[in-house]
Amino acid sequence: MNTLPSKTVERLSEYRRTLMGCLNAKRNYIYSHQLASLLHITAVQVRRDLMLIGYSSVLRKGYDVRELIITIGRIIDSEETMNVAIIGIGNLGRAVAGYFKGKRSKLNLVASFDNDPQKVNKVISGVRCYPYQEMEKLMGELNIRIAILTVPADYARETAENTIRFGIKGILNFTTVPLNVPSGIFLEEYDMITSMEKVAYFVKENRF
Amino acid sequence: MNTLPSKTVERLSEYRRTLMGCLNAKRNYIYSHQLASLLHITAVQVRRDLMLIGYSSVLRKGYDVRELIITIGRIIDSEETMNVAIIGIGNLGRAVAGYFKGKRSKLNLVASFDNDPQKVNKVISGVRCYPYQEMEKLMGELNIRIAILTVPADYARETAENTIRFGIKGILNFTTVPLNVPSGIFLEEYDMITSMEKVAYFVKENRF
DNA sequence: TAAACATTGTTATTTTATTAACAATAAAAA
DNA sequence: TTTTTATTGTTAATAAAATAACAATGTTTA
Repeated sequence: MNTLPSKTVERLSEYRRTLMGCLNAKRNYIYSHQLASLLHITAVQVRRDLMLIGYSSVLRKGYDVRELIITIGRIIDSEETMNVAIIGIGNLGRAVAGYFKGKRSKLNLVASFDNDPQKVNKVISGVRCYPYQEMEKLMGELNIRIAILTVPADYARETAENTIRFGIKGILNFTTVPLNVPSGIFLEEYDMITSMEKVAYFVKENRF
Repeated sequence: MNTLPSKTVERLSEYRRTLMGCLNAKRNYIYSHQLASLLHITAVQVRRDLMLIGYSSVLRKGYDVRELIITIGRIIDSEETMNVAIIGIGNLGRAVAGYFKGKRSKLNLVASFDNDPQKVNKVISGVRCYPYQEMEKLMGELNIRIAILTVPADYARETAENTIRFGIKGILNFTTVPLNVPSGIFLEEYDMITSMEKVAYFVKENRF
């Protein structure tokens, strides 16, 4: 299959989690408009996204929740588990680590890195923290493919470059420093300050 | 002026911070392509955004850094400071609070709310934590306009509704629970799990 | 001075994302 | 049985965002 639009991928992730909630609530079938309303989007959007992944409903009964979860997984997950490391295990790093707890998914948090002696070689938020010197060695040994960057701004550029040198294939950058990466490396950036200022702007304008 | 496109607002926030960096580095003028390359975007994008806010360069010398910072502020900031509260001061809440430290901006973090007795009535990450019961009173007294939602998923819906009842005008939702809000309230959502799964997908596909 | 150059502001084009429209289908109702 | 209804998958239309194209303008170079 062709690569999916970025926004569709994002929504698939959300569909899946919503559907898992449905399953817990013993709901086995769901209509497009129901799934849509749980996510506060439109039914067309849902149908179009599912069309793109080639999933078909049981006519007139809606989508088979269990089956759809599996289908989405086949599309967005990798075959083997994909290993992840958190770089910088401060407040933000620990918050991110928290999302991995008790989740059995293809995304596996296998290490964190930090140089704070208080943290090194301890298990923090469910994951062991290693010093930066061991990054090169461990990225290979543990087959780490994705780095989540939650270091202080001053270290962002340097650390990112290192993770790339050590073989990372994707970076999720939470620092406020814009990175650029060579082709072949996927970069996703999220800047909280921007989000806050954006909210402030639209609150001020109050027409949206 | 008309409301700016959402993406332009986001970039203006980034331009401003980048420009402040320039100022620290004693650079007083900057060309569109230089600003662009600091942010790893295109020069056209920069020029188009600045066109939208009606800013003009000093011909042939580039943009006046100091002046542009001020202009962007006039567009995206409110006249008076806008007060913000963090709802739920766990790891993520503290990380967010950290961004306000030492920043003199129109966005003012004035309170956090949590019910953990370990936290209540203490100053955490530079801001005082109040119990939820005082939310109604304090939202009014402190004139809080924006809520940053960093509570555990189970409390997301309920807390969001409360903040709205107590007069909030904008919500930045970091929980994984999709909210819907009445018109007149601006909602911005960010879902870390989605971002991680997105990175994983594009790493797997490795064509982007 | 005139020609070449660098840079901007803006309009036009392309791409991406969302929404609308609607035929197809089968379940339910008449 | 026939008609109505609810829902889907898909194509067509619209809207939003990004990129390209280019005239205008003053600076620098010849």
